[in-house]
Amino acid sequence: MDKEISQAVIARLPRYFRYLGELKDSGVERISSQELSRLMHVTASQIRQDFNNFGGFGQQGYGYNVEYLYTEIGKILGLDKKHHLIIIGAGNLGQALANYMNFERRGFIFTGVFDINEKLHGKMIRGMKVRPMEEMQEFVRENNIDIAVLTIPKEGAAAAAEKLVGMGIKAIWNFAHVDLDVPDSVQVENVHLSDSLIKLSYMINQYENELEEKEKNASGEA
Amino acid sequence: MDKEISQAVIARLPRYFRYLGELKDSGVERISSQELSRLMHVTASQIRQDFNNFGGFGQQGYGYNVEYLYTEIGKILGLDKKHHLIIIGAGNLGQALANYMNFERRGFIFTGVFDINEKLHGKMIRGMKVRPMEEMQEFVRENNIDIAVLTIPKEGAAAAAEKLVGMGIKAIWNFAHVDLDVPDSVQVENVHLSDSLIKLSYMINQYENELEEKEKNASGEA
DNA sequence: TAGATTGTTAATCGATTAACAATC
DNA sequence: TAGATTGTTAATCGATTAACAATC
Repeated sequence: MDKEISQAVIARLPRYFRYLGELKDSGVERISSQELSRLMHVTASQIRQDFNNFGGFGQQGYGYNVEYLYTEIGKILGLDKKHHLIIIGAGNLGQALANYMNFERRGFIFTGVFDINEKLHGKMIRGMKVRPMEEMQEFVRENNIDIAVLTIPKEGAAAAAEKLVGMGIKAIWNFAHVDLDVPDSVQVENVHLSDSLIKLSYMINQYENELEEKEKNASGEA
Repeated sequence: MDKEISQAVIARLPRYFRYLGELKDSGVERISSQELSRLMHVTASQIRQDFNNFGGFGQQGYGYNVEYLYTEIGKILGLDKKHHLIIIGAGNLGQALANYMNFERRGFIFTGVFDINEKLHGKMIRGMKVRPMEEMQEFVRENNIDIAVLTIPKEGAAAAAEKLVGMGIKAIWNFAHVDLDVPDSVQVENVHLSDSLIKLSYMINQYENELEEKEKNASGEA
């Protein structure tokens, strides 16, 4: 059995993939862990360790072939496969994601939008008409939907998630501000925007407190 | 000098704050680390360690007073202070965040929106008219803006960030798909939505590979 | 071949968990 | 007082960094 890959490594993979994509696009053919280290502001040692979780992609004395590494990491990330995706909740955020995310670029196929609000039914969002929630089950089955993007208020999120689990969905990209309780067979990635903004508030506060302390110390020494 | 708080702890604080807020709202007066542990699916030991980074908020034999702890964590997070915030980029995502985020609830005061696109100038978004980028500098100074929400394409993000730094902004909530290079005095919180979705793709892939392996092993043993 | 750089083992560092004395 | 539960120290675990032999 393969060794378990740590969450820390997994969280770093998309960033490697992004940098390698940019290097590839700008025509860079090869790169050493040290060069990549300088570019990404992480240690060369960590880069080599991370890659070696998945096998040896480099060559001693040469470094890594950018295009090859990019492709391999893409495969590790499952980006060589197509994923069919629906959006649950056609409000501000749901609409924005549909229009903004450029899903198709990475093999995510935007297939439908659902909302409980009757007034939205039939409205077109990125070429798809908004459907009532009642049609979801049939739709998911018929269109082989893998991923549900949950952009509804937190009150309805748990119930929606349970329904989705029952339909055999593989993953939920959760923007609702609750932690969903689903079986291990269903993958959940949370995007808790409020938590992220609150963290920013903490960092501002922290920095200002440190400044104050420094000033106090400086005046004390003077 | 106080001991440095680890990133891991900081990242957990908003979640504690959220759970405590919900407990408070549902009228719970006190909670032990063990009860909270069961609720949040983290160890009681970690909860106590995390809180004790900031001082003793509990009482032996009793546990934690929910309202008090909620208030104290709020202060640690800087949520007792008001933060003035502008959105740079009035596209899909910028508009959605303005309408969806409920900034005021946590003391973030939505003060203005800016965009390079002339067609959007004057359009009203959540009660604020979209302004041209040229007015930004004066606006930031006059309105004491603390936080800029960056919802523009990645091409313009670095330049915008540099301008904002020059204006003395305190923090950037960055939705552009690049890693910004700013001085330590400016806090950056990245929300890389594509990275998040790619991580979900990895998790789906990983789970399916594991399943396959298990089946293979099972048939081998049979 | 000599130089460069990986892959990998070992050392260090930090974060999490366990244990328990302090104390409400 | 006895029971409960914190605050905190110690033990464990895991992740990061350093070092270097393998090898292109």
